[in-house]
Amino acid sequence: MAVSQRQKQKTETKKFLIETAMEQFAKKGLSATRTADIASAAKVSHGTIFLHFPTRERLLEEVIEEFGSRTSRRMHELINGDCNLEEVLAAHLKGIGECEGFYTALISETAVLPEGARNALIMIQSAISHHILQVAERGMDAGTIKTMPFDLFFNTWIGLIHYYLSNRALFSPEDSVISRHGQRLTDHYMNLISAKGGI
Amino acid sequence: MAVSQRQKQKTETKKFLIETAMEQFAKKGLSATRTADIASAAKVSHGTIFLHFPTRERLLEEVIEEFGSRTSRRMHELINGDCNLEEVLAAHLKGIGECEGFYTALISETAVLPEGARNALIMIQSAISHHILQVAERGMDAGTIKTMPFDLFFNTWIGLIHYYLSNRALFSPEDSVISRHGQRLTDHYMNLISAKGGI
Amino acid sequence: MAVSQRQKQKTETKKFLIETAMEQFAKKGLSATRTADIASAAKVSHGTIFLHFPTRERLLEEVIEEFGSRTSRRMHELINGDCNLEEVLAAHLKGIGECEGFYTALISETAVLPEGARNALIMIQSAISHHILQVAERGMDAGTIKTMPFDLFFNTWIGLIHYYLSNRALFSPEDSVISRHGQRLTDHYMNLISAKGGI
Amino acid sequence: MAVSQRQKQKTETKKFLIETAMEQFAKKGLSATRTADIASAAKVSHGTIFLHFPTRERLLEEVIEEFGSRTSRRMHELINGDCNLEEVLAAHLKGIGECEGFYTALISETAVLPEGARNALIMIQSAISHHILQVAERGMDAGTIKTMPFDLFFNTWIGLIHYYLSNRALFSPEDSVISRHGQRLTDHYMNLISAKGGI
DNA sequence: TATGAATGAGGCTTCATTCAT
DNA sequence: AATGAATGAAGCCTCATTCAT
Repeated sequence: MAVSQRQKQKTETKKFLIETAMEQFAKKGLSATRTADIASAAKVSHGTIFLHFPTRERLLEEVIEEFGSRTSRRMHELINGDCNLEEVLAAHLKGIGECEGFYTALISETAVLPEGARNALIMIQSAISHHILQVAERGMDAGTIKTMPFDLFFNTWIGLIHYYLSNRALFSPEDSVISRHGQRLTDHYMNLISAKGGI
Repeated sequence: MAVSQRQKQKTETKKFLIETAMEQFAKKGLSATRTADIASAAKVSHGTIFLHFPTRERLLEEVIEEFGSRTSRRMHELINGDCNLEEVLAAHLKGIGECEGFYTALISETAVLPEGARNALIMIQSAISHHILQVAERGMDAGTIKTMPFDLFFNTWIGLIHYYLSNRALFSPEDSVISRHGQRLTDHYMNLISAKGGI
Repeated sequence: MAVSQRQKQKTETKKFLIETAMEQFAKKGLSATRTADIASAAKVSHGTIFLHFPTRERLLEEVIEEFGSRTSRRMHELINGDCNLEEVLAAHLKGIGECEGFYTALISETAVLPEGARNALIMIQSAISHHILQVAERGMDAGTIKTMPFDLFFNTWIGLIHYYLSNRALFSPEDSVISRHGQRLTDHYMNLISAKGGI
Repeated sequence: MAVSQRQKQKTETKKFLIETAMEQFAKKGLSATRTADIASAAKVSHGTIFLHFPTRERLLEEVIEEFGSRTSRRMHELINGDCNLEEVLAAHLKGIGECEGFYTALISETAVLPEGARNALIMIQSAISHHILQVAERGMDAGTIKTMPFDLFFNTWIGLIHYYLSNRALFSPEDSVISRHGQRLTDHYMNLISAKGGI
């Protein structure tokens, strides 16, 4: 009926705003993107933004949440039960690579983000870490990778990746960091954690 | 005489402003700290800031430069010719630890900083990496640590440290990240790069 | 419909701001009038000014342009094909007189105006000079007025008028310079350029 | 004695400041010249300015007064008892030409000047007008120039000159307006006021 | 007397948010 | 529901003037 039709329309618009916002955030950075930029990119009026999101802060949070569930879904698709560690790391990078711009903006600007946004990011990371650590545990048990505390295992990996993403201007000014360095980073990390000495 | 007295006074004030700014930046973050905040923390008028620094941007750059030379000086003091790698990493963390708050703010907000500020940070990193890599090279030659490309060696370490610093709220909400996790991070990294398998 | 209603409203506001700005400029002078003065005179918020004009400078230019087209339109209305010179000069003064305050401010402060504003004024003057010189040429051809270079003809006239306007405090502190001295100035200038000797 | 020595020194400094200020005003315009500019051009401290002049406004007035007496003195030197009108006008232009930059700045920015400064300018003009009118009167009596009210006689001339000076960017962007157009302007004005018809 | 560091009022501009239509 | 004009609280910076030395 008419009402539900409207509801649907409204939901569509909201989705579209989230999508557009994500693109703008990816392109110009989170703090540099003004609500008016998003409105004009989405070809809606400035006021419309605030019809769907009470504040800019809440809009940002919803964009991050959308990104989170998208990433999480993608991880599930890419990883199946008997993946080895290398495949999981590659899947992680692949997942990130699909929204590299936004993800980079997100981790680069975490510090200046409102708390809600920061928490949303933490949720995402912990979901990812869960996936990776599950496989890592098997590796350690099997003796193929060095034994080490799980948190350090994950944080070393994620720290390495974030460092490259955050310094894209240094490492890959032209194209995607993941497509340019992903393979090398995975190989390096596998080498580091491998139970065998040296290369 | 009078003239040098005056100049000294002015230099003192400028130093003090840099010092105060560094504290404020450390406490509230770089972008969240207003020039007026710094002025009132330093108990000078707002205009005084602009007597010593032409723009807020230039003030920020000078604070970073001061931090850089301080860090660099500290590294030199802490490291002597026959340091082993573990000692160098510890020295690095000790150096950072002395201005942990500011350093954390700096790396956490790089993305939203003006170019000059970003470049200043890059200079600092490259000075540090030089120190560390020198020792690492000896270790690889001697076969005590795994052979690997220098850039990855450094970037994995710095990425790990930055990840912990950036997520201080997660890892050490109350006190310093370095004093709480520094030793463990060094041990972990030494284990990772050690030529011997497992622990 | 709604859209055009909105646009009309916005256009109205902009017009009103230009109008108000012109009054304020006329009353207090161009450089002495702050954007905040204009806002409060127009009973809008300070920010509204910048919704309609990107900078104070651009606002000034638009006010000058509005004045220019108003003046030009008025000249056309007042002058018809077979005007004699005296009528044209009178029309010129009449046109100016209608915005005497603003015009006076404009020519009195040209030197401290941004370039765009200066250029806008030059355009106006050249349109006026065209009108006047056309008729002057006929007079010289017919031998009723002295032969002289066109530029000097116009510049002497305009210089005289501007001198009186700029020194209003001297010549007509209470009321309009044009209404008090216009006739006399026209008579004098006609006498000066008349081909016949003396009065 | 010591005291008068000091006094003399102080007077010298003051003279020098006035001289330097005049140059700066000529070069950059009156309102665009800041007290700090003058101080640094004179190689004295900023505070020194306010030791000799209570306010910027008063400094400006004294500069104008100095210019006035200099101009007046120069007029006396250039004009002797039996000058004809043409010679007097030429002398006027010559006098102006010697400080053309400052004089131009002065008349171009009169409107934005404080009252004291405006009054000082008026005094100067009236001294000059006296000189010129004296000779003009003889010409009118002798029937060599058209009869006309004295004020209009002077104001037309001065308006013409000011118009050219004020619009130097239009008429003589490179060099001095007086040296480029002075002769032509004098000739034109002589022609205008000549009792004989036409050229 | 001279210095020049310090002051602080005030200007322009930005942008998230509100509200009448 | 959508619009977009209007709001107003900050933020950065300038510069004449003061005052301790």
